[in-house]
Amino acid sequence: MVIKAMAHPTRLFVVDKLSEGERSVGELQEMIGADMSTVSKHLSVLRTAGIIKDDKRANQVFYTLLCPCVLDFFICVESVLQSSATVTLDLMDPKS
Amino acid sequence: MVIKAMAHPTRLFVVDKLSEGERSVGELQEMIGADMSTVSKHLSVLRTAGIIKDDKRANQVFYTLLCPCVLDFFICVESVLQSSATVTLDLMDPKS
DNA sequence: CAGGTATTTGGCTATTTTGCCAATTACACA
DNA sequence: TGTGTAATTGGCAAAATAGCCAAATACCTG
Repeated sequence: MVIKAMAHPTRLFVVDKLSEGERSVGELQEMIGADMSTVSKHLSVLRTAGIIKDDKRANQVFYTLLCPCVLDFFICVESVLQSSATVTLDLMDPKS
Repeated sequence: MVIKAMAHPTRLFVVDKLSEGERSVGELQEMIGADMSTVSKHLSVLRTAGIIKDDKRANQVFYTLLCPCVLDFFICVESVLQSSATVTLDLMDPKS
């Protein structure tokens, strides 16, 4: 399930990073700060969901975002957040 | 977290249903087939995330989708699935 | 082939999420 | 006010998820 695969802060971070270009597991691990095995497992979830793909070169593995579409996805999520913020505001409005 | 709120089959189903128009908890419960309390808790997750809103009328509670934007969201997810399907196809292609 | 670096996998515990039941709340209407 | 229907909440057990360590694998390089 694509949505479920994205439903974790670390994986969301990875997708965001990969939208800038490919990264090795080591690079991602350094940015995330978790254990390498943990990062690897998150990457595996995204890979299985078909969101990213791996490319083994030399003794490293580079990951790339498969569909730039997920960027629209983020824009969409942003707007969901904005509309809910608006709703919250309305709820706090004494006039409503 | 909006994405996490959607990351469950039942909640995805609810969002999809509500995109057709408002529904009472009872109607949703009947379609889903789970315990009323289970459905109510899923609705609560979506409501807290700001994705849906409740409207109490008479002795029923009706839910509506707050932002039609989630429809774009689904279109996006669809295309993610399609691109991964394409990738799978490529992988199976003896020429590649 | 041996050693070294990069990554994945297995196994385990801790945490989170889910779903049911029972109890409670909310509301209409007799 | 009392009863019935609709929905939410509390509580608990089962299932899924996350993260760490250790072990295995992959692959380059001497």
